[in-house]
Amino acid sequence: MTGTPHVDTAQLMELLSVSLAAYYGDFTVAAANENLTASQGKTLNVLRRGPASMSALATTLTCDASNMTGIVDRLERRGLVRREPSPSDRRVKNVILTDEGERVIDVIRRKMHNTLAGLNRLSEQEQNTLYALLERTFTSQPAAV
Amino acid sequence: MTGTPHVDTAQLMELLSVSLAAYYGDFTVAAANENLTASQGKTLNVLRRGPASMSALATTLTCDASNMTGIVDRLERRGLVRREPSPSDRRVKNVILTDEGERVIDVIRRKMHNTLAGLNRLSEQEQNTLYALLERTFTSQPAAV
DNA sequence: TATTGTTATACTCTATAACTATA
DNA sequence: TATAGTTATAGAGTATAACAATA
Repeated sequence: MTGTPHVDTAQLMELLSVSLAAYYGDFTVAAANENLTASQGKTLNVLRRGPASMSALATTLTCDASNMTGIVDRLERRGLVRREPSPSDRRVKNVILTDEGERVIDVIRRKMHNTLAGLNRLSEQEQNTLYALLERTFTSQPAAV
Repeated sequence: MTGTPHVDTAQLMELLSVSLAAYYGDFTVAAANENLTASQGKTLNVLRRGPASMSALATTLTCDASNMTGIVDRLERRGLVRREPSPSDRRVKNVILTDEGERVIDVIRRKMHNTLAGLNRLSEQEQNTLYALLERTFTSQPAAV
């Protein structure tokens, strides 16, 4: 490091773009190792937090509701999720992670954890700093830490 | 802010995931506004730096070479890029951004610049810090700043 | 022999529109 | 009327395998 580094927004954009590609690529590979597409992996990841209706899944994954039918169909065919009729609204189907689905997404998340080896090169204080900066950059409503 | 925040790697992973998803979503929308898919937008963005062969493009976009044929076909049909035979290797075709292609990718990049409004809330020093941390996290060979 | 780019094929993702069964 | 989920459809991305032209 020689003197004070100067970073303009364009450089930061470039690095964010590269970081995104690296992170997304790692996730895609981790999912592919379990014979899943990235969309299928994302769906399982969302369902880790609990059951969700088809339309809620579509909203979270920012895709049209009609897409979820096929994605959930394939996950269900592999026994990773199951559909269950909502007790309160007979139009709604809730999607639930099966034990096998839970096992598979845990494997993917464990790999992602390992893949982000760079995080281990950051001290705890640096991790706190990175978290705070990303939060201010990308989160409109700051969450409690 | 109450006391010292504590962030574990899992939380940091989550925030990185959300932040990069936001960035990727913004890029996809910006590209869609120009009637381009994300892959087409990424291709134009790569070509900003200069001509590239089909195989070099495939490597940079981490997809199979056979995919590039279709992507470049559609960009060429819209007059955003053109293929040119390499003077040194008759097997190679170099892909070059047209003036119109340059105009379109500039529009997209300008929108991304505006969209990253959160960056304006960071001081110059904070932007430098964010850059350095992302670089250490995602780049194996640190580039000079 | 190896590499570059293309074609053919099959699967997945994606949005739009139309449909049904509920609400 | 509006909403939840599905189906049909068409366009795009993706990997694999096979091919012609060139190195």
